[in-house]
Amino acid sequence: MATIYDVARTSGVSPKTVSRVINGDQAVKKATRDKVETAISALGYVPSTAARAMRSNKSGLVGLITGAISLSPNRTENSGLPDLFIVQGIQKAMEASGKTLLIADTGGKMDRVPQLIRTFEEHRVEGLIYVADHHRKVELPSVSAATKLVLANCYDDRGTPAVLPDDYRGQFNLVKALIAKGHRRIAYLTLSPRLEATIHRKKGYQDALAQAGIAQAPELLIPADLDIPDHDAEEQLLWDALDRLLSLPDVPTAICFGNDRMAMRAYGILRSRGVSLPDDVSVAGYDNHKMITQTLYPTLMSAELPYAAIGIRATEMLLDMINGTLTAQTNPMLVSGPVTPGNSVRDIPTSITKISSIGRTTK
Amino acid sequence: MATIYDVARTSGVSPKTVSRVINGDQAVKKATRDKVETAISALGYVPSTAARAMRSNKSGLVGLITGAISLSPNRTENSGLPDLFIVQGIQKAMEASGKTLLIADTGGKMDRVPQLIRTFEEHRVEGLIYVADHHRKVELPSVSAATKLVLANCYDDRGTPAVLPDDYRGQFNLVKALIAKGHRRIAYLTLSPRLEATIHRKKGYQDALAQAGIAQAPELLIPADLDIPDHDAEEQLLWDALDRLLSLPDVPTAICFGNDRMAMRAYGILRSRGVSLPDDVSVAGYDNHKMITQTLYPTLMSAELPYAAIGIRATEMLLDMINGTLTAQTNPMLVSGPVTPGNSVRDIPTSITKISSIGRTTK
DNA sequence: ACTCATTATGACATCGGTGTCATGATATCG
DNA sequence: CGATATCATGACACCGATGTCATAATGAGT
Repeated sequence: MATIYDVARTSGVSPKTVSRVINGDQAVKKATRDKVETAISALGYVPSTAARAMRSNKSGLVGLITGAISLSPNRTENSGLPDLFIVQGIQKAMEASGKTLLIADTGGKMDRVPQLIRTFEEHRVEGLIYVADHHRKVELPSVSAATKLVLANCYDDRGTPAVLPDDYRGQFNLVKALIAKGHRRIAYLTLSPRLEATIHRKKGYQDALAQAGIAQAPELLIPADLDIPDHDAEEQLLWDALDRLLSLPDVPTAICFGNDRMAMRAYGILRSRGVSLPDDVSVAGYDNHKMITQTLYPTLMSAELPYAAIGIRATEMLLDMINGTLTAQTNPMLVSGPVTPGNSVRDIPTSITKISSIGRTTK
Repeated sequence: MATIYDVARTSGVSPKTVSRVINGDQAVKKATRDKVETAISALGYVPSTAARAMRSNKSGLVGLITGAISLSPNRTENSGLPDLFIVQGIQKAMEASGKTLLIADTGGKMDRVPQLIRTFEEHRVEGLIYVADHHRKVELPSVSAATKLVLANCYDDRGTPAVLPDDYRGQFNLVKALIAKGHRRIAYLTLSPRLEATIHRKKGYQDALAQAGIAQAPELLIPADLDIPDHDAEEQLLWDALDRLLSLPDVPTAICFGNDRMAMRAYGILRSRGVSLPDDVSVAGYDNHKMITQTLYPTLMSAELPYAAIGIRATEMLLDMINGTLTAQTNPMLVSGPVTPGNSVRDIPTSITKISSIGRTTK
């Protein structure tokens, strides 16, 4: 592989002048520049990042640790939104920065992380993003203080900068949207109550009801999923929870589910019991996993879990930390997504809207 | 970040001795080694790959160009097996080699490839793997002769080493398996005839029939998919093709489809016409996209498209090229996968098996 | 104790760029 | 035309690790 010295020799100038040409530095006489550029393309010269990194003490590398590559498509069937979307957001945001992204995949084994971090340190990455597959707390081995670290979709108790989905606002806005459509008796079949997401979303659900002056109904709030994959148990839990709701004297008009996949399974169960969607009961999911929300009939109302945005924000934050341009902000940073509409929720005319509909055409 | 000089100073030895300790070189007195190791952990010293790469003229890096990261989950709904599986195979195989994998994503834009290759050359990658999303011919910008290149799931006309799925054998074995189950009238609804895969699989289908002494029936071989995504047109094509088969005076007992997704769509169409699977007609797919084959009822018989294996073979080939241990072999290398069983194909007792069943219990 | 063979360690140069400073070549102006 | 400012270029050192060679420390054998 040709070096800057080869180019210098071929074009009859000093290496430093070649360096000036490739970097567009200072003034170089046109004739000289041409000679050098000719030599560069003749030799197919490409500068070495290793040498540059040594001299400048800057690698231009950013590390990414994830399990999304090795686990993603396999798990699509039995989990939430693929964390690969976060990786996509990171890639996209990093592209513009000129840094090179070094991706390391854990293969799902957390104990491989120290090894991966070590490799990153050997490459002198300027920063590091750790991506978790769902909103949770993590405990990462410490990285050298010089290496900036940002957590995406997770956080720790050491105050490491983190970017998280705003589960509270997501569920809050979703329930608020249901209330706006006239629903007042709204059930919520949650994911495992041990999940961070569930804790925050539950609060969002409760606050949205409270804000609308709707009393809490404990019988409408049921955990109906596990945090470990067990197809049969999941199916039973969901069936049981739906059965309890449908057996109530006052059946809810709308049911929120922990995620889109749960809602999808519920479609099947509800239909097998002769419940018509959305006429008999309205349904909402969470995640806005388009493969589900847009494929189901009727299309599923949901709340966007903004994975791409989380990746982008995490990248921006990291780049700011690297450039020293980070403006003070609260940690963790919460990213919220919109409520995504769907035909799985029907409008319930309330007395007020009924009155107003006398004078106007209801849309 | 601490350097080898810092460690040397702290432990009172020369940098060269520190180098010996971290590399386990030659003999170093136990006492010295201990001093050095203490200093290393005290300082949190990690050797710099950049410096090593410069000195040794070996980067330890391998590049990977793909569109799988940015496009994968989005497209799962409307295409074949995700090429991310190839990336997974590559990652797994590369891990063991000690090389670091540099992943570059095209974002689906081929015109970004030269830029990515340039970045890889700046990093002095020792080799490069290009992964295509489906079996096809590609035209890559030339890389410097020193950089080894392997094509995965694609090939060119310059004799670049390539690893491809053995579409011929896959379809051949699948049809052979159908024949072994007693089918003799076997239809094949192919993907777009413009695809490489279709060309080879068609030949496999024809040869398997010929080998069993079954005459070709042109009316049973119908292209029924497009190579551009168009949901409505695809649906119409498939419906029409199935309609033609079912209207024949001699309806086929088994239908092979271009891939599992086509077969899945066919399940719906066939059932809507009152055709029972597999009693009225047997069905086979291609790809063994487990999310489909194992989820459908009845489970779908298929032929494995060995993406992970293609990734592994491509990696092995590249590493051999890098180490100079490549044994001569035909190019492209074809990787074949097994027929994967499913309940979508029924056994048809032939006269011969009928006779044999008199004396034995049929399994 | 003294040679000779190991063993243990260090000095130095090198890999490929680029910052610093110096110097040579042009241009500008009185 | 000569002095000075500006432009163009090069010499040299350095970033961090390590191969080469030299030298110092240790041990073995007589």
